[in-house]
Amino acid sequence: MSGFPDDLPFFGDDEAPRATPRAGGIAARAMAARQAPRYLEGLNPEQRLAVETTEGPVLVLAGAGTGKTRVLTTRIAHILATGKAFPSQILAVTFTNKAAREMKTRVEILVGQAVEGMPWLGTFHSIGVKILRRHAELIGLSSSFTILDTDDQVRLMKQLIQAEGIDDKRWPARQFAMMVDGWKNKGLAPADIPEGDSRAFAGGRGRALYAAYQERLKTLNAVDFGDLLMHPIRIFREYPDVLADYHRKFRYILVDEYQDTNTAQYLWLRLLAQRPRRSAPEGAGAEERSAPVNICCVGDDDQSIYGWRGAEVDNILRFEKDFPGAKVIRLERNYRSTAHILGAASHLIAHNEGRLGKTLYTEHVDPDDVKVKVHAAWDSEEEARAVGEEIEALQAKGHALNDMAILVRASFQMREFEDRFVTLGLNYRVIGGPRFYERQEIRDALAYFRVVAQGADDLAFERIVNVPKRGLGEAAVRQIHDVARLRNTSLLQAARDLVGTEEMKPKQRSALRNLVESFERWQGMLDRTPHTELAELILEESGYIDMWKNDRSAEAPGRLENLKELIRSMEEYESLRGFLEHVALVMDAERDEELDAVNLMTLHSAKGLEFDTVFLPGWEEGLFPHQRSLDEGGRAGLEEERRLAYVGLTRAKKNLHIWFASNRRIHGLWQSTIPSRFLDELPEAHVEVVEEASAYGGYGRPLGHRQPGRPNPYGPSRFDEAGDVFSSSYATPGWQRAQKNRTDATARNWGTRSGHQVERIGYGEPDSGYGAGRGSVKGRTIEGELVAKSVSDQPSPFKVGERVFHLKFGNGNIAAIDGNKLTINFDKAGQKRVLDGFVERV
DNA sequence: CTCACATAATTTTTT
DNA sequence: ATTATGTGAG
Repeated sequence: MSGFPDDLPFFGDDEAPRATPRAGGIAARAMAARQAPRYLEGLNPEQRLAVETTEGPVLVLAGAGTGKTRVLTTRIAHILATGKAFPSQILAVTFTNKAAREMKTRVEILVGQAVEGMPWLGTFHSIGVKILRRHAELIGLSSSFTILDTDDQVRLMKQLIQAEGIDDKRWPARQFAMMVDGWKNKGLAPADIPEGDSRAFAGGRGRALYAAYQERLKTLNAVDFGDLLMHPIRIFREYPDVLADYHRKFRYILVDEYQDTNTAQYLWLRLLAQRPRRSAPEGAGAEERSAPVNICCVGDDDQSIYGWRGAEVDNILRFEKDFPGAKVIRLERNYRSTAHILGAASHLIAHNEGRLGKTLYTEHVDPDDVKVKVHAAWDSEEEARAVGEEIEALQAKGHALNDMAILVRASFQMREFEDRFVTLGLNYRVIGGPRFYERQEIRDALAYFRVVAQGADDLAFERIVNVPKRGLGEAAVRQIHDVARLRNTSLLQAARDLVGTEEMKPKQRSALRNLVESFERWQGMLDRTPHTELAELILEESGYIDMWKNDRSAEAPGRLENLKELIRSMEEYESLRGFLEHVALVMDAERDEELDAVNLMTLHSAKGLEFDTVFLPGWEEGLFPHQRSLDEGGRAGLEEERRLAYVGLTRAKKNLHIWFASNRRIHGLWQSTIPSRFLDELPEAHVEVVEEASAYGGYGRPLGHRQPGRPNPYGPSRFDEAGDVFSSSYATPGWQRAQKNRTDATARNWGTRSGHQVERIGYGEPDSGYGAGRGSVKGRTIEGELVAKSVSDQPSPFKVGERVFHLKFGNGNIAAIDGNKLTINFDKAGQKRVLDGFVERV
């Protein structure tokens, strides 16, 4: 429940006054063309209807691959071309910058240069910033407010929690940040927090802390991401004249991915979409509104996969209730996938109950189309190997690696594939993960810039006072803090004051003076030095560059490279301030299309993408659907997982391979697994179960060893048979072989091989080993297998099945041997992996 | 202040 | 198992 009463009616019969675009504009030109405009050509009837139904509320239910973006962009083009509105009178919101950029580009192509400014096309957040900058004073901010990211947010909260004398170990700031995010997603201000929610943190102090946090943000002249929605909502509510301005302004509202909107976004949209009834009696409450709403929401309830971060599928399911008289247009003709893939996806998603219901179809049927293939692997390592082989086979047949993707449920699954690809020397790229600007070195550099551009940015100042190390530790920072609080100034100002006194130890005082003077110098240069030059200078003079140059760790060169990249990217902006404005909201890496590489990403980050061949590994109970979704979300959680599966399936254009492994290591422990229930939800007619006959595959495996203690709780499965081939006790030769092969592969990765390229898109952990920088390409050499031998060929003094005693875990039976590591089923402690040195024969 | 050790957590991600 | 984070001693 999103908590909105259904008593805010929307009437679609009240026409808004309409401006007439000036002669000579796009409209005039379009009219001159007289014929059905070219941009409408090639649309199917439903798409065309969605484009041309410009008046009143419209919900476009666009199934996967049905041309959603095309409809959206053509609709904008149509509104412009027919002169219904100027570019600046259209509000078009998306969730990601990427989507916004794509939309902008495509509209420009459709309409020609004339779109110069679609100033109100952007993400919820970027539009929120724009609105907030205009009216910041109304809620006690100055329009130069800074935008805090999650990291700043958590640090700030931690300070507050500690200041309140709350044990921040028992009540971690991270957890509180998540709660506050959740509240803001729901559009709740501190005063709206229900008692129960408040009690959920620090023994009932949740609400008070939230209020304190908001207060603190205000004094810092800062906002967090959630505020970018919350503040405009508050302004709209409290200042009807401001809201009326926007009502007059926005003639058409378009929303992309409507199924992903959370309650706050819904509220925000609703405020903008509802207009005061012209005949409304004087003194009618704010609730007494009605409207002609030219709002068009595009989405797909079956692709709602962000419930866990506050998205309300309900928003899309309730659209017709929210907007009476709304036209609902279904786009069901799919232009992407084969009939088999669509059949599989449709059949699967039909198992969900809470959906509006669509049936995808295609008119393109090719006799060469292949069925969806389901494969079983012994363990996750074999799964990775087999997928690798398939990819190499496809590559040999002339398929581009760029057209293939592996979509995993959880990011830890990526590791095994990466290992495998490195071994094979196969190019791959990882999409998703931490962003470029979330990296330590980038954030440090930005903190310097922020202090220079805005001396009052205390959080930024605090971040870098002692980076690089200047001998200004906790005690010194506390001192600066105290002075700042006492005189009610910024930390930088307090530091400046403190330097003039005797209060600090000489060593620290001179270090601080040096820093303060540097900042003054840089600030003085701000307006008369090109910003990229200044940026470089700051990083040089502060000693920040040297800090990394002197760092001999493996990631240091990558970090320096990233800093260079940062400076380079600043060139696109006019000034330091302009750059900082954008950097908080926009900064994602573009994927390098030049490099032919396999795409590796989570199912979530795959939404909106498509590939000829898609591999979906890890279809096992507990992983997919994920246990935690099941535990926390119940049936709704399961349905969201199913939608995630649907998203995965519908990414494929031609070939789709689904895998499950009978054994997988979870938290360092090997566990046998059960095939995902989703496999049983696929239709026989479109699916083919592949009997593996690969080198390490089915041959020679003992048959029919069902795990006695683990019956399939979801009833008999058609894949039980296939699973049986592989499921057996750990004492089998197959298990040991798998173990051995696993260590071999790991050992091989110690080397590197040149000529193998890895691209990481927005995936920054510089210490993750492969490729340090953003989109950086780093070679690896694989020197040889000899390393491998020495590890796994060491004979163990133990044998599988032997009974042993362990000091901590007690008695148990050896289940498997892997070099000097033993997997033992302990009578009391369950299955553990231990070194053979720690056990003795009973 | 820094280094070494211990401890806890470990789905998904945008802005 | 792995990793990040935090604490305690030097």
